Amino acid sequence: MRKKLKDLYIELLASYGHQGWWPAQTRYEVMVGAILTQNTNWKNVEKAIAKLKAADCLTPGAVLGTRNEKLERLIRSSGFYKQKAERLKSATRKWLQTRNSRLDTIRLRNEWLSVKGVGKETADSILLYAFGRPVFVVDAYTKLFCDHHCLFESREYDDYRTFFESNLPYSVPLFKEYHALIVEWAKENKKRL
DNA sequence: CCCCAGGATTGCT
DNA sequence: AGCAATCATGGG
Repeated sequence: MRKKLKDLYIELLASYGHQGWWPAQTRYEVMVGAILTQNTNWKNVEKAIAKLKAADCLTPGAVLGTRNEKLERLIRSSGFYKQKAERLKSATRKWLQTRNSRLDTIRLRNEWLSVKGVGKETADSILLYAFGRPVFVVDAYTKLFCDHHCLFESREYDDYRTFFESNLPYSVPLFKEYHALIVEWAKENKKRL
């Protein structure tokens, strides 16, 4: 199975090319994007991030110092803006506590899972793409991908995560690229699935 | 007009 | 444990 997962990765990379995730200028911007993209088209998130940046509001201090009303206005295009303004602040507080933390990955993951508004996928996206921790990010597309290739089946998020983590070389760049490629694969094939 | 997007929480059974 | 309702904008 290890070989098959790696072979599929090579095929995806050949088909779609290097995705270069996560697109952001700073690690904090990755975290912000991870919150804003929850159940939302990335295009709408880009608009919100551009507005935050234009308002000079894309740093932890600026976000925490901005009233929700204004924050909501800036991120409006990303949808669920009331919740997300609140979640942005909660996550930012955790960010300030953990951004230079030397906690092991399991403990760091639990720290993030304790934040209201941060579920497993969001936590793992932050861990992998902002902290560079070796965690495989699972989403609905990952499950479709496994099902389509008859790789693995479960309902539990962590079963899928463990499946990838234990059947691939333990490499952060690989995990980053693989998840991005699966998303790209799903978009290309969404009509046929 | 309906459906979906790089989800998470809450409440009910 | 599983499932539906809820949150909300912008595009197809």
